[in-house]
Amino acid sequence: MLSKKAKYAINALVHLAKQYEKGPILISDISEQENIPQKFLESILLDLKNAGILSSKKGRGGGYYLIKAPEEVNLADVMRLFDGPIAFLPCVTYKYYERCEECIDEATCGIRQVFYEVRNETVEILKRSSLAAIIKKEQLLSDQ
Amino acid sequence: MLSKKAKYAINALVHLAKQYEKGPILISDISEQENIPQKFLESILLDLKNAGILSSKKGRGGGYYLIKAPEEVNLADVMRLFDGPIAFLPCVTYKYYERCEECIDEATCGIRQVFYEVRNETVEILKRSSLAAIIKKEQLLSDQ
DNA sequence: CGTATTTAGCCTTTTTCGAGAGCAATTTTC
DNA sequence: GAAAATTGCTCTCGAAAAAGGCTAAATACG
Repeated sequence: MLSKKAKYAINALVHLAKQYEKGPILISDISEQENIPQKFLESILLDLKNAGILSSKKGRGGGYYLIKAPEEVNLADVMRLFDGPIAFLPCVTYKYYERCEECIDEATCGIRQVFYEVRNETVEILKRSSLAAIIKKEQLLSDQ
Repeated sequence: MLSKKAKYAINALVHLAKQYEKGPILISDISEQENIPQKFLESILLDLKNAGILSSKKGRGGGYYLIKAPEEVNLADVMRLFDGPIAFLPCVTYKYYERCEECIDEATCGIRQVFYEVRNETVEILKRSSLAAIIKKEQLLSDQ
């Protein structure tokens, strides 16, 4: 399962993407409207800022805002930022590869093969799920 | 990522499946050959026994053995046993459904749609990955 | 300049995971 | 029936996740 951090991050990002280029949004607004504990949200937004996805402004009229285009932020990146690898096993991860300590022969490991396939399918779906794509899906759903 | 418990469980099950119907196997043998901490493995095997997948015999000549056919034990079931839901969000799980507390409208949630698709693909792959299927894959790999 | 607003950083608490120690219970064998 | 072999059970410990509290720093506005 996703960590709360990652889940909240995605919700906050979608929220900000809906108001892209409309100026800074208050943490407290996001917290209230998305039902995210405020203190927790603060550290999440800070992480997203340090990752170069958001920027912030202090003082009156301040808040957080998206600096990447909603088309360019996808769920795979956000999940990796907060929860690390997406794959189920370290030996099939893309950016965090590590041998399974207990593994005897990676080359002939049938378990690895299965999870390699799972990872590929998963990452493919997540990569094409940008903030823009998610917002589009929501519009389609509410137009029905 | 999989918990160590689930990963070790899968390795132990594949080990036992390779010796299906050849009598009880010692915990210590599995522990050594699969590089799994023995005490940890003990509790894992016990869980698998309580789940009706393994059975055990005490005393000399004792150990653990598979009571389900290797074709009938798949990775989705084992993962759910140890790590709970396979899906990334509680609102798209099959057997453990729960509303996301912070969610505003599940019916129009674009995030949910994405993770619903991921779950479906993932579970499909894991369901068809039985112990027998994994062993077959390993044989194909080592015959190359 | 000073005050209100808002983000930034640090410290504490509670729960769960990974691992191991030690002892108890059960079965076989002699 | 005693001893050896093996599984079964209960604690404990450290690290990480999920919060929440409190104070500092920066900025805007009158």
